[in-house]
Parts: sequence; structure tokens; C-alpha cells
Amino acid sequence: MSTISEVAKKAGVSNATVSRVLSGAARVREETRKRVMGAIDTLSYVPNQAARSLASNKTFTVGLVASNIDNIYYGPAAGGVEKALRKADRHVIIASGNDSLSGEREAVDFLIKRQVDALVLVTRYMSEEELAEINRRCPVFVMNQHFDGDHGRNIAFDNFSGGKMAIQYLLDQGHRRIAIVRGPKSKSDASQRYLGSLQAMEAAGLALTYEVEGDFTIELGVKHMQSILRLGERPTAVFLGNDLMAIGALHVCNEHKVKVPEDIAIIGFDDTYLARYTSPSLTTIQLPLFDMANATAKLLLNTIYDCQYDVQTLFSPKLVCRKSA
Amino acid sequence: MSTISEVAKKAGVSNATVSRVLSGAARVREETRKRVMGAIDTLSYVPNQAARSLASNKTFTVGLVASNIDNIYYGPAAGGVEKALRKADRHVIIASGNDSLSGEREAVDFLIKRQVDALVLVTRYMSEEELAEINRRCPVFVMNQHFDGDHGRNIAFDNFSGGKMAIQYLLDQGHRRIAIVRGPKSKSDASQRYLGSLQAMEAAGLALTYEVEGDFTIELGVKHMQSILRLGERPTAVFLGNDLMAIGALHVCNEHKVKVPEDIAIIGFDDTYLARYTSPSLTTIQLPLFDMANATAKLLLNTIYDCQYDVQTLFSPKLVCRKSA
DNA sequence: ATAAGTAGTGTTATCGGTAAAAATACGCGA
DNA sequence: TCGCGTATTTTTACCGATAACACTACTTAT
Repeated sequence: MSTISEVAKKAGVSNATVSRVLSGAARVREETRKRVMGAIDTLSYVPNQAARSLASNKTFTVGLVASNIDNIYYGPAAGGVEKALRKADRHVIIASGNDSLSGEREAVDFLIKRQVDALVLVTRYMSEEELAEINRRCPVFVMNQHFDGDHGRNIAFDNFSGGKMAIQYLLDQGHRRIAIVRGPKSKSDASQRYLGSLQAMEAAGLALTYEVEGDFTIELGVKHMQSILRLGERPTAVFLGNDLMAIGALHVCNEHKVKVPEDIAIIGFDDTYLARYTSPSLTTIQLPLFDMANATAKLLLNTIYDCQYDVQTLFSPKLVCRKSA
Repeated sequence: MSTISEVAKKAGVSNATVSRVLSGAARVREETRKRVMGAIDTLSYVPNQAARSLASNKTFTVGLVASNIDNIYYGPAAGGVEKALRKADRHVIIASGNDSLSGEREAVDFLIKRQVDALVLVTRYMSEEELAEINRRCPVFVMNQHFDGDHGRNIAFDNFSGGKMAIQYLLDQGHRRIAIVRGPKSKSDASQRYLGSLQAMEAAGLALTYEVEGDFTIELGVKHMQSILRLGERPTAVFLGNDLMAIGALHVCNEHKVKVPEDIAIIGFDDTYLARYTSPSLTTIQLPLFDMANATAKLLLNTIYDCQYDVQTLFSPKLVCRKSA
């Protein structure tokens, strides 16, 4: 490992000049610059991150907390964040929240101790107040919850329209007896989807046949679908608040030989990559998680590191018609 | 943020003494130690990682490269690694290989530039020779491929027995016409599963009805299952080299109204968490990925950081009977 | 001609730790 | 009482960058 001094010596300049060439911020004569670049090249010099951090008081590191790494939503989220940050030569530390509130807190504390420059949170259990609290210790960015950091901006998805769209599609298909397994009341995205659904129903002058709160897990999709199948007068269609619950629901229908979509139509939300391969394939509302995560990271780069990316801050739902509805 | 000097001052000792209280390696009088701990506590001092790294020439950071973060296998792998490392107060930087060889290489280069102390690779495209090559630049740990770093140890899974077990189960169920969609020939784990299957068939005096190479993706599971259904004399059972391909296969069967397991039995490999929720639920061979990743990380900690964890280095397959076979 | 501004580069202090060497204190046997 | 070994702590160099400031050589305005 060569150091900046060796490069400086070889190029016949001072350390400071090499540093300037590297940072690109200050003016350097073109000829000098070339000489330095040449030296960097022949020595295959790589700046020492630790020294950089120590001197500049930045770590060039962003922490990513997921409530659970082993989760179908985590992949695209981490991928989108990592892609944007790597391109900008920053890196991502991960910490899993082990699917609990205390775990999420520990993960956040761990990363703050590691002096990350900012946090991206994809949490399930933290309230918005708690996010604000954390934001006082370290800049926080989220993508699925209502929370604007100090920068006053956020990446948002139009969950309301998405919920409306799902129900509207069922109505258009002729369904009148519709049930909803909504996501948790504590989550604003879930609530928006629900509110959108209600509006679509009301506009059609109808009421929900059945309604229950799930927690976005397969397990609760299973449980609630079992209840729905036991209902005296079954609905002809069910809107599940996310794909995971829809997968659980499909599983139950198949087990009970209830034909989807003939006997009962199922529609999900998110369009995870599995939706295409369920049996039958899942009709759902697409949420472009990877792109949203990418945008979140770019917003972060702009805010924390003064980068200049164009950032799309509002994303819209899209209906993906497959075979389940 | 308070510094080590402030702590030292408050405790009435030198910086060095605080340092050795923290590291725990050297002898410190119990009374002094308590005084220092007290000062650390009241100042809520947290050591500066950058300074630590710079002085000790270690980053306490491990790089994790996955061929694709957005992959069902990545979650448990990352989770297992992260858990062990966080407990040991090290952290994990992630980099995605974007599902290509060049992407994997870039990810590795990125992490080495970031001066990680070691690498954990969960790659799809890199040959063992390339791993050895990388290992010369930075200690490499893998869990699914045959590769022992300089330490000469590795976390291994008995894929051979797993393959044998899958076929044996099908034979026990009375199947005689059996097809295999094996994993890629370039991967040793896939080949071991295949070899194990062959042995089971031979022991029964039978030959495979059909055999083809897949690449562990749902898409190829779909494609090969379609071919199998077009076969003149269909096999009565198919062993897919991993769950992802099995999910694709199930999807095709359901689409073609081929009843599973009555018309054709399907067995997968890995027991991903989705196996439980397919229709019908997937019979498969369990591979404890999270635990293996955890063990890999512990092996890494022992090797790189002189920790003393007990590490299980060989893991065994287990049959998980569900409804698809 | 002189002051003032600007481009380009060098000097130097500093970031907050670690580790090796040096110093101090203390107990013990000769 | 002296020398020596052991236990404990301090001193003193770094580690490799950055950033504020200083300096030099030109331009340009006055």
C-alpha cells in the first residue's frame, strides 16, 4: 500500500497538491494534475479511508437498517441503495433489526456508534416519533413511511391511489362482495392503501363485505384467508395489503381446493418478484422498490454530501394483471 | 463526541491506559480500570473508528459480496454473517455483483479498495481459481463452494448426501421414472448433489429418465419443466437442484393442470422459506444457510481476529416432507 | 508604479487513536 | 540496604490523510 507522500514525492509535488487532485475541488494546473495522476497510476495508489475519515471527520459510510434482512422486500431496497452509493464511492454498512423493535434500536445504535454519516431505515416497528428522535442523532432517510428529515424531503409512493386502483380493478371485473386484509394500522403506507380502497368502494356505493388487519406476513395472510373461507357468505374477491399476505392467501385457497380466480379472486400489492410464479400468478399493484431505494440514496447523497443528482421523489402505482384476479 | 484524551483527563490517567482498558488485552489495576470505566460512562465516550483503524492498520470491517442482493438466498447468508460480526463488534459492508461476473469483480475491487479486513463471497460466477487469486489480495471466505483460504478450512455442506437423500425419498415413494434438473456443472455444490443422486439411482439399478442442466433460476426451472411435460413418456418425479427451479417447475405444472404430486412429484433443494407456501407446499432438502453463514463468519473471526469461537464446519442435509412429493 | 486580486502550490498543525519503549512503584531475597 | 523482577502507567512516535494558512508569481485596476 503506497501513501500519499510517496505519490507526492514521485510527482514532485507536496502532499496537499495530491490531495487536491484527488478531491477535485481546488484548482490545479492541468500539467501538474497529469503528473500526479501518472504517479497515482504507476504506484497504484489507493487513499487510506481511515486517514481520510479521521482528517475530514466524515466516514463516507451510510448505515442501512432493515427490520429483517431475510425478507423479500429487503433485497431490492438494499440493492437500490447500494448501487447509488457505490457509484458515488461511498459504502453501505448493514445491520439487521432481527424483526423486533429492540433489535431495530440496537441496530441503529450500533451504526451510530460506527459513526455513519447517515442512516437509511427500512424498519417495521419504529414509530415516526422515534425516527425523528434518531434523526436528531444522525440524519435519517426512509422510503416507506411518512418522515421528512431536516432536509424536509422524502421519497414517497402514492399508496392511496394504489389501494384505489386495486379495488377499482376488482369492481371493473364485476366483483361486488369484496374483502380486505389490510396492513397494520400503525403504518401509514398500509393505512393509505386502505383509505384508497375505501374511497373506491364508496364511489361505487358499496361497503366492504369483510375487513381485517394483517401484519404483512405470509402467516397472517394464511390465517385471515382461513377465516374468510369460513365466512357464511364468502366474498368473491379479496384484496391483501401486500404480496406476502396474498401468497399466504393463495396457499390457503389451493389447500382448500378453492379455485382462484373462479371461486375467489385475489389481488396483492407490491409486485415482488415472486408474484409472477405463484399458482396462479398473482395480480398485484406494482411498487418500484429498487428505484425508490435508489432515489432515496440519491436524495441522501445530495443532502449529506452535496451531490447534484436528479431525484424523482414521488412514485406511482401500476396495476399488473396476472391470473389471480 | 468526546475523545480518549478527555476520558484520560477525567480519570486522571494517560491516554494509553484508557486504550488498554478498552482493548482488555493488557494488565490494568482493578481500581484504575473502574475509574476509567466510570469516566467513559459519564462522558458516554465512543472510540473513533477511523482513528482506531489508522493507528492499528485494521478496519474491523468485513466485505460481503453477493452475486445478487435481490435473491432469496442472500438474506439468510447476509443475516448469518451480520449477526456474528456485529456481536464481535465488527461490521459488514455489502456490495452487489449485479448478477454478472464483471459485476462481482467490481464489487470485490471496491471492497478491497475500502480496505476490508476480509471478504465473504456468495458469488455465482467466479471460478475457484479466481477465488484463490483474490485470496492473495485479501482473505476470502466462502460457504457454498470448494475453497479453503490460507487457513485451510471451510464451511461445508454435504451436498452429495443431500442429492442421494432426495432421490432415495422418491424411490421409497415408489417412483421409478425420475428426471433431474441439475444445477450448473461449473458449481461444485450442484455437481455433488447430482453425483449423490446418481449414486442413489445406481444403487437401485435404475437410470435417469431425463437429465438437464439448469442455472438455479426460476426461469430455467420453468423452461426445463415445460420440456419435461412435452416428453413422450413423462417421468413420475422430478428432482430440481434447488428450490427456485422447483418453484418454476410447480408453476408450470399448475398452469398445465398437471397435478402435483399425483401426476408428477416434485422435490427441491435448500428449503428456502417460500417452500412452505408454494402450492402444493414443496418437499425439499434443508440446507441451513443462516447457520452456515454464521459459522463462516465465526471461522473468519477466529482466523482474522484471533477470536475463539466454536465452529461447526460440516453441515448435513435433512429431508423436509411436504406435499409436492 | 503600486496595490490588490488570483491562480497554483507548499507548510504545518491536527484528527483520535495504538503500540513500543521508557519510566515508576513496589515487593522480596541476598 | 541494594539490586532485581514484576506490575502498572506514562511517554513518545507514528498511522495517512485534510484543511487552514502562507507564500510566490503573475495579472489587472488605479
